[in-house]
Amino acid sequence: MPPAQRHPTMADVAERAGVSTSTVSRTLRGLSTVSPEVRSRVEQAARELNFAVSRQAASLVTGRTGVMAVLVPTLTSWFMGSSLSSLGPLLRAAGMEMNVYVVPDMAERTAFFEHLPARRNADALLVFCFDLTEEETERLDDLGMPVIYVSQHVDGRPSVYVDDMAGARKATHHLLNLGHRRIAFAHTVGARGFSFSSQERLLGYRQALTEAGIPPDDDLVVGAPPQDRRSVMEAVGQLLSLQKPPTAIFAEQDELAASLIGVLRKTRIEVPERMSVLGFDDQPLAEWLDLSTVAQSPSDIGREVGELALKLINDSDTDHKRHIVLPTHVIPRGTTAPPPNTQDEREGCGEPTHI
Amino acid sequence: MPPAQRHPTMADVAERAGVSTSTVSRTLRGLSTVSPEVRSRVEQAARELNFAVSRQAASLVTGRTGVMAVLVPTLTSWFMGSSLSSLGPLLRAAGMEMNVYVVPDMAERTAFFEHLPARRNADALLVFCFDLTEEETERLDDLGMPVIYVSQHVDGRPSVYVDDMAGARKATHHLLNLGHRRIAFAHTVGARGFSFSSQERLLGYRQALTEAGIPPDDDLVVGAPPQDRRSVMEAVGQLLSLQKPPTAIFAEQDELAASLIGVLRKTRIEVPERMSVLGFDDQPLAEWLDLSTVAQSPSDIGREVGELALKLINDSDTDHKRHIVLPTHVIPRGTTAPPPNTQDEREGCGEPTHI
DNA sequence: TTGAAAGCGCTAACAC
DNA sequence: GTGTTAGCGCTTTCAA
Repeated sequence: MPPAQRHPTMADVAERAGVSTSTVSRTLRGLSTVSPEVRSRVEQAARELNFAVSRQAASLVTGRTGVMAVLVPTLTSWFMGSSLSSLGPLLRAAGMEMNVYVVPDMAERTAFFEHLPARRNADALLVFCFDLTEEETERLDDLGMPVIYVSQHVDGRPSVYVDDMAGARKATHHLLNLGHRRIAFAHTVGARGFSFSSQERLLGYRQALTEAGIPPDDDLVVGAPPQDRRSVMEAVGQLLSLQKPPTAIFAEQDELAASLIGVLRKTRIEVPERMSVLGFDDQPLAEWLDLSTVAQSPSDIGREVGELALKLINDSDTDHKRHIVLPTHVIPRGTTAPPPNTQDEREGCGEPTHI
Repeated sequence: MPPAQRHPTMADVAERAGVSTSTVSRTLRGLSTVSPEVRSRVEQAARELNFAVSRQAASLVTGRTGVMAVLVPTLTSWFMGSSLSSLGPLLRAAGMEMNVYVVPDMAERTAFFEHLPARRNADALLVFCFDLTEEETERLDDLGMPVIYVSQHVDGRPSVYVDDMAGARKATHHLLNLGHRRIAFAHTVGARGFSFSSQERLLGYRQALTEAGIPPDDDLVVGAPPQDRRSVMEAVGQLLSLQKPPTAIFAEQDELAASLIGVLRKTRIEVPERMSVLGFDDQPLAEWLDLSTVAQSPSDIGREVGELALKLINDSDTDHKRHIVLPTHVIPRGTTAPPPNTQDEREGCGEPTHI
């Protein structure tokens, strides 16, 4: 290997500036115990040599890596993408790198928890959208660094999440206020790592119904993977073939709502005239489709979790059990409307459905 | 700070196993010059102490960081998410960490190129979807590590990208074959970091038209940010108010196609009966919407770029100027069909449009 | 305000 | 096969 020109070291800078490496170190870290004159000499030498401090060497001494480890189930979701897109620059501004561990399946997950590659190689770990077992959580406890959980409430550990339950309640109330009484809940199947939110949203839906004096009906709860058209069709078929079919569907995710709308319209069931559809997330998709939805802000989550993590790294006496819960709000758009025939609800005599 | 229990070091493991640190090092790196008996003793000691090698210390000696730096404009796109979701596990399998630099705007970009934080802190750099200036590219050249460009052809440097031009050509031919003669091209405005692909797709579109003996008409080329409904409506209005409006729109991205379809249907222009729409990407979105599109595989890109990078790190005599070009293919779905009135193309007397 | 010296935890020669 | 030794490039006492 034609030895790629060695990076200059502090010694090189020191020599060039006519000072010791200690002084170079002090200068570059902005310590004020350096005379202005020496400082500028050192800075110039560093610039001329295109010098950059080796984090490796520095962290060997300081015990700090300057790295934030981030554990995610996938990067192919609006939520993850948005969160990390706001987290990244925030960390950068704090002089930290962002080390992403993508753990898409059980095999990777097992390997991750076995080796804990982040150990000793990060100052804190952010766990996004995983539903960890008690055992896994405990394993992370003695990682020797702060661990913050995102989109997941873990007792006794710091976490950041949106108030999914309240959001789902508000969503359901929105539909109730429009006059709907038969409201279905559609949950996502197969989305990795979001089951905590999913459960909370179902709870919020149930709670809103109960508050309105409507007993939750399990027949109205269906599930499907949004990307699988056939499953979505089946779910829709299941709902429409009920004796008392719903007049509205609350989907726990915008993607699923989009998929439902696609299937409904294909089946000649107008949205929102004959069926209201409400999503959750407020992804860009929601605006394209004019989809009513519950907005949450993953970029706020990214910011909050980043700030909390930096605090925990810097002063270990920050409240370790802090939970940050972020709000949601309903955005009514074009896919929710009052139900048809609000006055005369007859049993089981809707028009034949074409599914 | 209540000194968080120190991580055990190799010395601790060595002591516990009754060997030297060199032996521990050799064992843990899987070098075969260790007797099976000693090996198991060391492994057990390491396990008991919950020991993990410090990359920092190791890399100080080896000169290798075990880190892959990845520069991206954003993480909130299907393309980036999918690419990195396949790249991540691949790197993990090779024992490398993935260090992501999110550089969303000019300020961050300037800062990145000024400090080059990846310098000395990674073994290779993957530059995703940026349209770098010559100056920036040169700055990366003397970063002292392999730099691979993704979704961007840079002369003389290794890169991986899909054949956007060929894809756009095929797409346009698909529409031509259906009988369309007035085909619009809609490009995305404001998407950070994809202008290389964008230009290539426009070229492919033009080329296909030319090949079919149809002179490209600049009036048929419009642009809009997919998430801005108003701009998309304007773009549609512009096309529909032409003397000879198009019968098909080729959108350079699925999101934009989705947005166009939303606007068209709202305007009571049936898709595909009165207007065909073709996208590019084949995101999950495309299937939900039954959108005809040109498929590319970002996860293949992630894999290819990962493998190339690992090769370049390991043997510097791998062809440094290698370009990997990946294929695309048209997926006809429900949003493309033959144009209306194929037989009698009259000028400027379509039905009044309701925009 | 600056420099000298002692490591941080590991790997790589080299000797045994 | 295994241990000894000498650093890798920094930061951090401690003296000056």
